[in-house]
Amino acid sequence: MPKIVDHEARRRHIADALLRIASREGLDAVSLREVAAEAGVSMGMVQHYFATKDQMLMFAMIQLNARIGERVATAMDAPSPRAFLRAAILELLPLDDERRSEARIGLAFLARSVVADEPADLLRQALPYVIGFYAEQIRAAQELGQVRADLDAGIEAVILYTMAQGLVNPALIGHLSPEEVVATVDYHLDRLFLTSG
Amino acid sequence: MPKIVDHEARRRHIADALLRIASREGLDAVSLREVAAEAGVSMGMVQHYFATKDQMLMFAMIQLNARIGERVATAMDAPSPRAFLRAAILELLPLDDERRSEARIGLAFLARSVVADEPADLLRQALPYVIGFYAEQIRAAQELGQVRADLDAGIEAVILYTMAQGLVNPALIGHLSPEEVVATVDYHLDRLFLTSG
DNA sequence: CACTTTACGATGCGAGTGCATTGTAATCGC
DNA sequence: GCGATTACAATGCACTCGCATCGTAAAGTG
Repeated sequence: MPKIVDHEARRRHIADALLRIASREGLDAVSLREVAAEAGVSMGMVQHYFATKDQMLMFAMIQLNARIGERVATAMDAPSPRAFLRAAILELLPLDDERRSEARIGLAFLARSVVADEPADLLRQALPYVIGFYAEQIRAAQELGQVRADLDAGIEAVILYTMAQGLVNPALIGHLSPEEVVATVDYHLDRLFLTSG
Repeated sequence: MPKIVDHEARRRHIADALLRIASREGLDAVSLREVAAEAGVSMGMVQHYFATKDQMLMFAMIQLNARIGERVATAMDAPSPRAFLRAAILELLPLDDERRSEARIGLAFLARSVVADEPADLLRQALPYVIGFYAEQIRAAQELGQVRADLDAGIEAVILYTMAQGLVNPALIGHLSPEEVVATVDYHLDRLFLTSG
């Protein structure tokens, strides 16, 4: 079996091209030919590595998810639950070009998950994970006396997540500036956390 | 000029068909032929009333917006700012089949607004209006002593809106039940309003 | 050196797309 | 009633799409 090439590396290369197109022109503009052109390869090669377009899409989305997940994981050594939550949320918001790009794709994927099963499954799997992390941090803060004990950590985590998701579009279309987005997040955290000190 | 037909009624009829398709299969599945078939008319007729597909899409979105706006307006005679806000927000969330349908389309439109100019313009125009309404209600509640005076009504309004938008997808893919969605909204309103009583 | 498997590149196909064009009833002002 | 305009219906066109097929060069294994 000839295996001169790195299979996974090729797949990532193609998926990267796909993500670039999706970011620029939306998920609708993603076609086998466009992806091949963007990746600088032939269309036959794209087909060689992905049996169907949907598989290619899902692979790219999982890769994007992983990329964001890694960045959030980097923020996990934050000095306090509040700092971690702040960092984790801001990581998802379109505050610079890279995150703008990711947020565009994420939003398109979110919309797609409403009519297609596979993206919906992926989201249904990822959501408890993300929101659960938030809830854990809030509970940790409660034990540290930094969040009122009578608040519901689970629901606060949901609100945190939904607020972040809801901020994406207004930020992307320019209704909220990056500064306003950050200010909104900080305002909300101020209301959630006790201003100790 | 022969005018045996009601021009606007025909346009609404076609737009309704478009919205049904968009709700069932997503915005991508909307084509001139599909819309014509769904509306029970010829493709030539669709073209007669809409010069381009984009115009048809925008018309349908504006119509959807107006439909939701009317329902929210009905809720405006609520007895208190809190009751109004609650009603206005729940009106946007996918709690029954009709609103599920609307939320699906709205989400697709939201994603489209990130890569297309016209939808983005529409949203940029509508957002200050909606959020402004929320802010007004919160300020009214502050004057009534139902919301702490030191809270920022403008930011609270943004958070209210973003939370609602962020709830749409988790609700649509079934990660949150309608009951959990309502509970989350009520929880947030509980935190925003003073439990005077 | 065969023989198989991998890794493509090239091409083609049927379906579907938005839109333009054409034809034709019907209905108005005159 | 006659020309002009409206309201469609039907068809065609150029294009794009995902995917299948075919051919082939390279690299391993025996």
